[in-house]
Amino acid sequence: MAVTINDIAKAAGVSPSTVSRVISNNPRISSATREKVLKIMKEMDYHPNVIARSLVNKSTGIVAVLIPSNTEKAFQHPFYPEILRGITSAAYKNQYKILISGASDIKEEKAIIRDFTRNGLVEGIILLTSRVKDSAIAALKKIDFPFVVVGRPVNENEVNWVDNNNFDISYDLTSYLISQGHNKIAFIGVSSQYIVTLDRLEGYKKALQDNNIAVNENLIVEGKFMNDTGDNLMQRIFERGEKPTAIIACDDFLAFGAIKSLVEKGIKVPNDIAVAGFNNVPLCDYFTPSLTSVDVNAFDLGAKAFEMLMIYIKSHVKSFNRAIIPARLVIRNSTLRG
Amino acid sequence: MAVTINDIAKAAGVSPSTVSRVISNNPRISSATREKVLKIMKEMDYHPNVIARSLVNKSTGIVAVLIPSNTEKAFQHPFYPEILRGITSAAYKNQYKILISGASDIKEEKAIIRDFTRNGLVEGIILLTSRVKDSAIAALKKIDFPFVVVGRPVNENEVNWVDNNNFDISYDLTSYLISQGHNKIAFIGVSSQYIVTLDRLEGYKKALQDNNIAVNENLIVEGKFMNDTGDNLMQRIFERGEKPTAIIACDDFLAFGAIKSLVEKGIKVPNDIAVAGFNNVPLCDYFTPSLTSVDVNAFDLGAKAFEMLMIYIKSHVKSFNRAIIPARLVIRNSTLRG
DNA sequence: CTGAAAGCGCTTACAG
DNA sequence: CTGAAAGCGCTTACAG
Repeated sequence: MAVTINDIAKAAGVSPSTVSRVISNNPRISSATREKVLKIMKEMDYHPNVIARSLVNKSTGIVAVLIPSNTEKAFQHPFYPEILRGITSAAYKNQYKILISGASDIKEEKAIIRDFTRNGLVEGIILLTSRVKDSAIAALKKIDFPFVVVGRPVNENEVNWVDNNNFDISYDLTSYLISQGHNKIAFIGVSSQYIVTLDRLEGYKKALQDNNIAVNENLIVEGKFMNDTGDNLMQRIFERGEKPTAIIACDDFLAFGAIKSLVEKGIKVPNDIAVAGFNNVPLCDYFTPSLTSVDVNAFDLGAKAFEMLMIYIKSHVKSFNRAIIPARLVIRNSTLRG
Repeated sequence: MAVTINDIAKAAGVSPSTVSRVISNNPRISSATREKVLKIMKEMDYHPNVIARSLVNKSTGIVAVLIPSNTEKAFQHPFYPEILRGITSAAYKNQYKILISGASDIKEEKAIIRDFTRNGLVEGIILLTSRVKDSAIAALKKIDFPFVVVGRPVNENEVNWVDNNNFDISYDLTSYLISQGHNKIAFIGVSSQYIVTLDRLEGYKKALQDNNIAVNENLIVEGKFMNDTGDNLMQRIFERGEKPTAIIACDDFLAFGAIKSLVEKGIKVPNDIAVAGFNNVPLCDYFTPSLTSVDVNAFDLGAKAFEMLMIYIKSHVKSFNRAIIPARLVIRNSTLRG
């Protein structure tokens, strides 16, 4: 079918070894034969078969991205595609290919990991989120397979990971709201399953304490992070009889939902209650009012995760690395009193 | 390193051929040896090397998804991840793997296609969108490489593709608005580059004609589809001195932007102007007012594209297929007068 | 500077 | 029912 190295060798009157050396730019080939072979390769439109090459090299140039089962439904959130885009972009620069795979439940996830780590196709894995009890991380660690996690895991010192400093960015956002005169600030969307929300909660609490504001547990509402609805969570605060002047939502979509529920109650945002979110999805600009949020640089999160995985794969020194991607507070109308 | 078929053969006291036959469930193996080999495989945690297998089979079980350069920026739109999810889901069921690759410009796109179609790694390609003059489609057709396009291409009879019937769904949406008493309906977000928007425009025009409403070109606004902003496009209508009573936007985000610009002008949606979009992104529910839209079933679009590619790869009868995925009008507050 | 040979880990006619 | 052999398309010591 396709033209092989042997076809080229025959056509050029040299051995396959020589053709192979031309392809790999081996310096010991005379420029005369090099030119000749190159010319024939072009004429015959030769492209090396990467499968054959991989078999002898034991390196395939393929890395897998695993979209964990809990994330699968949330994948419509712009955060994930943006990470993915960062990963593919970095992979392209490194001549690597990205295999993606979404698991619809834990069982499927386990099967996929078994497959990827044993079948010789994949050199490393990027996990798109980390959970509190993460069986994927555990499995990968156990067999010592190269992997990087996006999102700080619980066992942060035994894993390669990339994340923002969620404590700090939440601290900064909260401090900003305090500086605007708020002292009854609600925090919605904490989930014990997601470390990111717990970190943000801690940053929020610390900022309150540093400003001598007592933490009021009634103002803190649990929620399924990206799966729950903001109006739902707001409802719970009102049921507790609390009247916050500002709301921090662990995700922009939660914030959108919260605003909607406030508006329906005739409460004005930001004049009655200020609202801020995290992740800075594109819609923050379009929403009315435009939403104050924190840009987490998801693209960089993904690109860095890939680079870190490359280092892990190529280096012979075993180490556990982390990278903190800077975030940026984006102030918009939802927290700006007129 | 990893345990191979030869290790198993040695440990089981049989030939590699026999082990291979056990793996492939060849019926001519005695159940005694089958059990013995299976047991050893389990004990030694053997997993076949898919690279070696691919080399002899000439089939890798890998399909590539190409995110075209124009789409790369728009990839944050929930539409694309949802298609991707449909693709990976169908791929998983068929024991296939998905390679993704985003091109940042046409040059990169060409390089990627050259690579994918020649390197022996990929059995087929899914294109995530079709453009009016699509060099990717042209290249793939030229070398007769298996591919499927999501989105009806111009040369629709020479290509395998999956899409909604955008003419019909736009016709239906327009007819619905007319039935609500509207006769000055604007249509925003047409782009000559995107067939989908042209189809929707035609459906809109036909619905007007069938209801004896003259098409007013001043009510039709070009826009870069998902890249432009809805407020921008609305502005142009007002500059033309038009006062529509309803607006159809070619995409929900355009609709969100349009609503925002209307609200800022003190115009009430839906009471002064009704607004509807396409694609039914999750935010349609959260937005105020909730947005009437058309659910295009992106997941099914993706899953069907994969299935079609499978048929193309496996069948020996050459044919050009199309699949129309049904869409569903979702009526919400933005078109419901109180 | 170049070639013959062995080998990467499988599969599959061909024998028996 | 099972095995020896050839081969998939490459790469890379080993010779020369």
